[in-house]
Parts: sequence; structure tokens; C-alpha cells
Amino acid sequence: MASRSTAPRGKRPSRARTPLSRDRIISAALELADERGDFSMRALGAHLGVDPMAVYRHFRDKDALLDAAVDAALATLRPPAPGDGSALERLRSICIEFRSALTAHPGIATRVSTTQPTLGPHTVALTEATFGLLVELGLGRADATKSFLMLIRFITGAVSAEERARAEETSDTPWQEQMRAAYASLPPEQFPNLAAMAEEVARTDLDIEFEYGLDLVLEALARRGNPGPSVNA
Amino acid sequence: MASRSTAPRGKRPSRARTPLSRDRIISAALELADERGDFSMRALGAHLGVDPMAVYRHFRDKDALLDAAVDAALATLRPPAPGDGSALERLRSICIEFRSALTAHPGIATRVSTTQPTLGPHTVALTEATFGLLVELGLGRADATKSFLMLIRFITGAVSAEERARAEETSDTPWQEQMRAAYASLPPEQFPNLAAMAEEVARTDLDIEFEYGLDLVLEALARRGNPGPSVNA
DNA sequence: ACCTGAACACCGTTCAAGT
DNA sequence: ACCTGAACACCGTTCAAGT
Repeated sequence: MASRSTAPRGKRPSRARTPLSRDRIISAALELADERGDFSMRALGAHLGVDPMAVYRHFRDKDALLDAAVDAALATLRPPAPGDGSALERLRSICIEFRSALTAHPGIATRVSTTQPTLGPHTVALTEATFGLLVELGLGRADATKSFLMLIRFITGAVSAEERARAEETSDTPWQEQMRAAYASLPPEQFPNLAAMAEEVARTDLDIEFEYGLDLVLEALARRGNPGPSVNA
Repeated sequence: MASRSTAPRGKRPSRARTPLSRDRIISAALELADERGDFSMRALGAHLGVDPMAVYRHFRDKDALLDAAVDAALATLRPPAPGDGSALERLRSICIEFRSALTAHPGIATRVSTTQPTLGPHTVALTEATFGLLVELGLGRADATKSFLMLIRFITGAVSAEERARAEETSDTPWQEQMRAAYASLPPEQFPNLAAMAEEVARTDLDIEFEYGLDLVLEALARRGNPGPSVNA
């Protein structure tokens, strides 16, 4: 009983066949975000071959659509099974997967909110699993809560910074070179540390950088969870 | 209906006495950002009692103005003197001051970029000092560079998340209560960890939360810099 | 009952015209 | 030489009108 097609003979006949749905709108929005790093409701309408206002039948406003898109972006993220290594290894892999899911859809990371959580199925599953791993590491509920908030903020902040780095790159000058040139432009005798950073920055990339920061945090978390007096002795 | 006269009376004509300058524009922009968390060029013009386009004589575009505003926002931040405690203590205080400076002007944190650094005097001083403290902690130049990038990302990400939390608060429901209610709305037998977080979240606030995360990072940095086998024995 | 598109109240920025 | 404001090309969203 889906065919209420009268003569589908208009300017845009094929669009009328598959009517709008929340899922179709969300994936179109993510597609646009992938291309530009942002999207407008009007561009979304055009992309769907539909009046921009048609979207408002399915989502109250742009905010509500973005919330749904955040959850959808996390759909590819599958929490590791209990047998997939130690709690620390599983926590590490969940963080890396979380970053990948955010990186795949620029502009989404800034929308991840712990204070007004989306409560979509994927967000909820991620939260439940991550908190569980923190407790498994040996953290009490109070520390696990603060650690969870800290981890999410660190990862979304890092991904946002990465996106800005990528957006500022031009085709022939990667962000490392831009940063190097900026720091190298200052008098080295007055700013020796900036000069040192200018030299070093070529040897990083965004993946190395993220994992370095993540491992710092995870190392500290593991030690709080399991405070043995001599871990490496 | 106050029509403007040529007589130098009232506040309108006084703008002719103090013509626009970069500094006056920047502090007006920060004032507006303080009130709303964001500002538009048109609102800025109105706030200055000036045609919106007059600002373009002093800044190429909004982006350039915001870059200058970021550096100005860091003017209140004074790096601690060498005698103000250990390198770790001084690093901690510089991070806390950095956060305070960003928090004072909502919307600025998202603009802090390490990959396209502003190179304003305050940004440069902060960078030079922070890198120096990381080296003083015992980190090599490569690790200090990665650690610097990580620290900036963590702090700006945390502040952005805090700003979102504050913006979403209503006068009678703080973010903790919103978060608690969200997590408590799910079936606790299916999501026991979310239920636990719902209970815990009331006991944090943004300051506690930030310092907890910062201390995690600093602890790991200190240990990398000075890898003694038994630090607390 | 559903959908549309004009209209409203904004934006950043360009540029010709005014002083 | 400096400044202005109309104009352009956008935005999210409301709402009356159309089918």
C-alpha cells in the first residue's frame, strides 16, 4: 500500500518514489558533512531533491537532526568483546574506534555532548561499555565517572583540533609545514623552544599524536585503577 | 524618537572623538562574546555605534579579528616565574590559568589553533613557557612537542565541552541534573553503568572535573619525564 | 492531511557611490 | 582619503496558502 503514485511525470519523478525518512535524511546529512565538514538545511534539501522544509516533518529542527546524526555516526563502532584482551587493551581500542567514527564525519565531534547526552542506541552502548571498562580497570564509581567525562572531552577535543588542522591544509602544504614555518619565522634566540618545536613537528602526524596523548591518559588511568607501588620493577 | 543632531551632546557624537582602533574593536568583540558566547560583525558594529563595515578597515575579515581576539584573551595569563615551585607545579598553574583565560571569553577556545598558530605576543609567550616546562620535566624534544600539542588539545577541548554544558543549563537545572535525569531515564537493569553515573554525577562540577583530568595528564607526563622505578615508595 | 514556497529575521562581505 | 549603506548570496525557521 505504498504506491500512491499518480502519474509520476514531473520535473523530479524519481524522488517521489522513495519518500523521505529519518534514515534517508540522516545519511544524506552525513554525506554532506563528509564533503564539506558542515551542512545547511537548504543544501540538505537540494541534496535530497526536496523542498528544504520537507525535512522539518521528520525532525523538529537542525539541532534534533544533528543529534540523530551523531548517534548514527557511532553505528560503525562495535565495543570489543570481553575476550578481546585486557580491560586496558579493550579501553584503548574503544577509544581508537570512537575517534575513527568521529573522524569519518567532520563536524560531528563538536556535537558530542556528555551533559546533554543523545541517548541514541549507539551512544548509550558506547557509554555503558566504556564506563564498565573503567571499573574493570579498578576505578571506583566516582573516579570512573570523572574519568569517563575526561576521556570523552579529550577525544572530541582532539578530533576537533585534527579537523581544524585538516581544514587548514592546502594541497601542497600539510599542517606540519604550516606550523613549522610559523614557529620558524620567529627569532630563535628569543624563542628557542619554538625553534625546537619547528624542527620536531615534521616528525608527527595526527595518528601518532592522538595515540601518544591517549596512551598518556590511559597510563595514568591504569595506575589509578591498580596502584601497585612498583609497576615496572 | 531621538534623531541625531550635529551637537556634541549625548553618547553618539563621542564616537567621533575616539575613532576605531584595533584594540577598541577587540575588546568590544570580547565583551560581546562574554555576553552571548558568540558575536556577529553586525552586532559588533552596533555595539561600537558604528557602521558594521567600519571594522573591515582594521581587520581583513572576521577570521582575522577572532585570531587577534584569541591572543588578547590570553593577555591576563602570566607565566609563573622560575622560583614559583617545581616544574610540575608551574606547568599545572600555567594550564589552570590558560583554562581560566579561555573560560572568561566563551567561544574563544574553539579558535585556539596549534596548527595555524596566532603568533600574537601572548600566544607565543605561553607556548615558549609551556614547552620549556615540559623539557624541564625531563621530556625530550620529540616528546615535549607531542605533549605540548596534546595538552593544548585537551585543555581547549575540555573548555569547549564546559561551555556547551553551561550554555545548555537552564536557571533551575544545572548540567549535572540534566545529565543525571538523562541517564536515570534508562532501564537500570539493562544499563547498570549509566545508572551508576547518574548517581555519581551530582558530586562533580566543572572545576573538579577539569583538575581531575589535568592531573591525570600531568601525572603521566611527570612519569615520562622522570621514570623512576618507585615514585611513591 | 499533507506539502510548499514566500516571507522573516538574520549572516559575512563586496563594491559602487558619497563625503 | 575615508566612510557608508545598498546589494549579494547565503542562513534557519515560521506560517499562511495550496493541493
